[in-house]
Amino acid sequence: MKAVNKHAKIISAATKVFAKKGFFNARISDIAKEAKVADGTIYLYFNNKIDILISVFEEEIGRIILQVRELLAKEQDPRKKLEIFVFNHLSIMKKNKYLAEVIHIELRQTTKLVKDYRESKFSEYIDIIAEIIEQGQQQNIFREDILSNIIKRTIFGALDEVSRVWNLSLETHYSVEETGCQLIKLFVSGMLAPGQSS
Amino acid sequence: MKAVNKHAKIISAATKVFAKKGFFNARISDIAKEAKVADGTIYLYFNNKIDILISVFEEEIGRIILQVRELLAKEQDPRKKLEIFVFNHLSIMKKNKYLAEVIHIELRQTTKLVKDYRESKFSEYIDIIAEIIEQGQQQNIFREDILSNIIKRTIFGALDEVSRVWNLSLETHYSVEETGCQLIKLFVSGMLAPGQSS
Amino acid sequence: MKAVNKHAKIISAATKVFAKKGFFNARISDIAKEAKVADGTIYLYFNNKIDILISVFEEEIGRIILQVRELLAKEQDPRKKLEIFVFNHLSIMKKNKYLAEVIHIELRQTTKLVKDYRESKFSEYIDIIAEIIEQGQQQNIFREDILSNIIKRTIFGALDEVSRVWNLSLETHYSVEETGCQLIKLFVSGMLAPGQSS
Amino acid sequence: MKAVNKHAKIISAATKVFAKKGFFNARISDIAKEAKVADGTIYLYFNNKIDILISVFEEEIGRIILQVRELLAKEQDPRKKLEIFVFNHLSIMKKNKYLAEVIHIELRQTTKLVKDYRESKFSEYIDIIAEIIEQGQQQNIFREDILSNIIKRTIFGALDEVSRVWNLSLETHYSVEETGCQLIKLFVSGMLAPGQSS
DNA sequence: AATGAATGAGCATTCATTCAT
DNA sequence: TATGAATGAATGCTCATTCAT
Repeated sequence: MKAVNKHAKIISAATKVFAKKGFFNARISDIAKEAKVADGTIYLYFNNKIDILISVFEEEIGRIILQVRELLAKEQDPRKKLEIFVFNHLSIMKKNKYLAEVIHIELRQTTKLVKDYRESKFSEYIDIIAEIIEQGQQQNIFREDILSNIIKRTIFGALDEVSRVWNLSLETHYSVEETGCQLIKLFVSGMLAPGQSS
Repeated sequence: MKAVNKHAKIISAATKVFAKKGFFNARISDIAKEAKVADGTIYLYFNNKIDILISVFEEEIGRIILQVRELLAKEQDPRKKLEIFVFNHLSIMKKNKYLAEVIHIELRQTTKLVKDYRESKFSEYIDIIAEIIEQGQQQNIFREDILSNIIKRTIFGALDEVSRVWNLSLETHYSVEETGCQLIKLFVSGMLAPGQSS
Repeated sequence: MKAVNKHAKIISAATKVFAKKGFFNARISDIAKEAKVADGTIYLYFNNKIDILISVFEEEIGRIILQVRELLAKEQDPRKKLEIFVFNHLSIMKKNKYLAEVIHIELRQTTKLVKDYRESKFSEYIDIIAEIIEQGQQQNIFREDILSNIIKRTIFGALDEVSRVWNLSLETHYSVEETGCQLIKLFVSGMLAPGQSS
Repeated sequence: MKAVNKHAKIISAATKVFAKKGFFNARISDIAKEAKVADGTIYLYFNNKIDILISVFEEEIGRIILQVRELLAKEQDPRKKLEIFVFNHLSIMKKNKYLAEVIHIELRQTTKLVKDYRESKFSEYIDIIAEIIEQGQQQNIFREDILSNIIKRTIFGALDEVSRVWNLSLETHYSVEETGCQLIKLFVSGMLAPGQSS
């Protein structure tokens, strides 16, 4: 019971610290202090620094997958499903800036740092988009010539970049509502089969 | 063999080394060795390590901007222009894996590392997409209710993620041709004004 | 083997190394090796290199102050007190060549290196001379027109230069006894009030 | 003719730079800039950095020796001669802070840095004090039992420390006049043979 | 004689990881 | 389990010196 708590506390602390400082500038002692444990204690739960980063992804994204799957289960129309996915993603990223930062920046590095990290959970998350598209194609709502494996990346990349800008304060910040509507409009009408309406 | 050459040699070497190892794992001596100069020589041309990274962006992206601007000048139809932009970006990223890596990964860190880096050249590049969209709206080819500032990010994010996967060897690699067509199909028909055809 | 020991071991090692090589030529790893600790350990006890040097002064001179104060407490006659101070200083410097070197050379640099180092302990040590002089003036043993603030520096400077030469092997080395007698003779008869005898 | 000028310019620049920054913190390029020559040019006139420092001493102190010798030649009484020496030294050090700093700090290091530097000019300068004392002893003005080799160091050390404090702004600054009088009073009456008056 | 671009050895400091307690 | 003192490898940057021009 204690152990489980410590593990969770460290993951949560690490998410915060990685987001604030970035993986390389984050020190183990920062994470330890944030989690209120001793430096050495971290090595009872994780093998090394990069192991913490990967665990952060797996757990955080795992949680998002569960959440969005639950939301999607209530809906049949793939157009609506896509809408749910888009709005869910955007509002999570708007709310949890730490997680957003970690996904935007650190996820990119992970593949480089760990040759054998297969982005397992992450792929699973993106594949939800593919599932929605394929379902839409089966129902003749989305065009047949759409390649779900390309478009799932397209849509995720769009969501990711759009929310990345929120953390930059570079330009006007559009709301989740406004942004989501624009994206849905673009994607749905872009994928619609002839004769279908959005 | 003069200064101009050294500067260019270092930029080119740095792009390669940053791409291979990432900013933090790249040592100055790696860059120096790759550029065939002494470590100290690098500091005759750059202030510090992060300055090299920023210069890599500014110069490499500056070059891409010039190139794509030239290509776009020959074409009037915004649908065609978008096609040119998309195919140009994808083929550069397919060809120059080093640059692709650096943009995918290192650009993300830079804002965090350098508080006052405004992504100047990078913004300029993305704004080209906005220009194309706005021109299309003026010509009544693209829908009026499209917000170019959101969609420019959407399109760039899509391009970026799609080409990021090429460096991962995670899944089936689609060709530039195939990928570009899918994207163009999605974006153009997604933005098309009523009554217009793609 | 506890922390206290490590701190003392490093101070002692640093005194030796600074004396042998000088502050700038001394490497942290030299001090670490001499103290038989790891390089990093030094930074658990000191902030940086110059902090070690300052600590060497403060601690070593602090010890001398305690020692000479104890000796002076047993004596009333300011002539005798001055004698005690002079002989004590000379014999310490003769015995502890490392400390002598560090005071001769490194103390001079410290004010330049650290803008806000006020030579606190050092001033305290020199002020002991002023106290002796002033006491002698109150007892009408030393002349009234002596300015203790100038003469304290005069006497310290004399002691310092005389012992500096001992580390040089430039010329004939006079003994502590001989040197001390010469100085006492000069200073006491130089300060004696009319009608007083040395 | 040109060469002579460059040599002198570099010596003068070096005195200034060493005084301002200290030997170790002074860069060759600082000296070059101050002397308005190229870095490489310095190596046409000096072997290396430490050679510049030694030359600074030799030349600057050589000049002082000539100057004080000239002043002393006009006077016969050793009491007056000592007075001249003391006031001359103090006023030079008060006027030329750069030289003062270099003597106070850098001279000390030189013996450590260059094993075979014998302080030749410097010894010559201090020996002038010994000459004065010995002359006074022959004239029965100064006590016979004074050891000129010890007292010359005593007097120089006193002068040096007293003027060192002028560069520190630690405490009240006494004037050259006041300081010199105090020293002369102390030394002359301290050395006076029985029956002689100051 | 003069230049200044180029060199590359050298070092203070950090921090992931270990291990005695 | 938990601690945190200790370790020591690793590296960005400086600057005295060289040398082609």
